[in-house]
Amino acid sequence: MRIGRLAAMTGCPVETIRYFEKIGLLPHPMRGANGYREYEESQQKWLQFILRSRALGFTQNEVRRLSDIAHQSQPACGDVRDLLIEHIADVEEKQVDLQRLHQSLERLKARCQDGTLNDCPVIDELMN
Amino acid sequence: MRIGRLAAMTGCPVETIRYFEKIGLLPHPMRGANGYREYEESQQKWLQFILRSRALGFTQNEVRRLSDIAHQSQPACGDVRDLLIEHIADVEEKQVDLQRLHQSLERLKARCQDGTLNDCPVIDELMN
DNA sequence: CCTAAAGCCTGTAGTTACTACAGGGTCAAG
DNA sequence: CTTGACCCTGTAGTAACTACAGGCTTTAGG
Repeated sequence: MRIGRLAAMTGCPVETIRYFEKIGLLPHPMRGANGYREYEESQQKWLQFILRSRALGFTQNEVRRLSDIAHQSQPACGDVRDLLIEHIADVEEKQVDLQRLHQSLERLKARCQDGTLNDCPVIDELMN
Repeated sequence: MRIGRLAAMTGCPVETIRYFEKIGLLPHPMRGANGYREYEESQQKWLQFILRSRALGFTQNEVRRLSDIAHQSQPACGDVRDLLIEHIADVEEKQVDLQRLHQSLERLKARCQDGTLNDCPVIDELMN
């Protein structure tokens, strides 16, 4: 399978696939006589693993760690679990941050009333 | 006031102040005979405006728009309000995304049990 | 059989929002 | 008078890609 077909099957842009290879997330595939990359099914699974991990918000580094674990002969489930728990904590932290942000923004909006004030209280609050 | 003092007073790193100037967020300050930047109080307020906007999660582009509005002779409060409402919608969208993410991760973690399984269900789910 | 489009290659530059040097000049204190 | 703190410009690095430029190869239609 050539790169375009892999891209179509996974929904991942061609350039991103080459990029994953370049940074070592995806193993180098075989090359045909013309120099084209030739992928097998195992590499499609590998790519899917990366894409799904990414969809779950794991950073490249975390994906790399996950991937390393996943492709060992004896995957260490405990390590995966640790990574997962760590990541959940990160997500929860971001949720709290966004919550706070949302409150601040709503408070600011309330001061605006209907937006017809002459002296803008938002600008005023940001500036002073 | 020189840049180091401005940095200390606002808590913004020197390099970031220069960066804001470079990208046109902050106006060019006067220069002393030695070529050093010399800031006035109005520019400190301007910087503070940027920093506070940024703390509220506005992107550089949004900060620029806000800043443009704020430094008009007759700030248009309605425009600010529009930007604010738009930004609140963005934040809310991110909150929903994070919520979904959190659920997926928790579901995945639950499948892990105590992390002592031989065949890791997380890897399994990501791969197949 | 030929040509044009689509696909593939490498390598580099752009994105966001900064941070971190490298390599230099200036200034204040001991 | 020298040492250290401060300032300058300009470039490169970060994450995680995306988008060319410039040049091959393959494939489908006429």
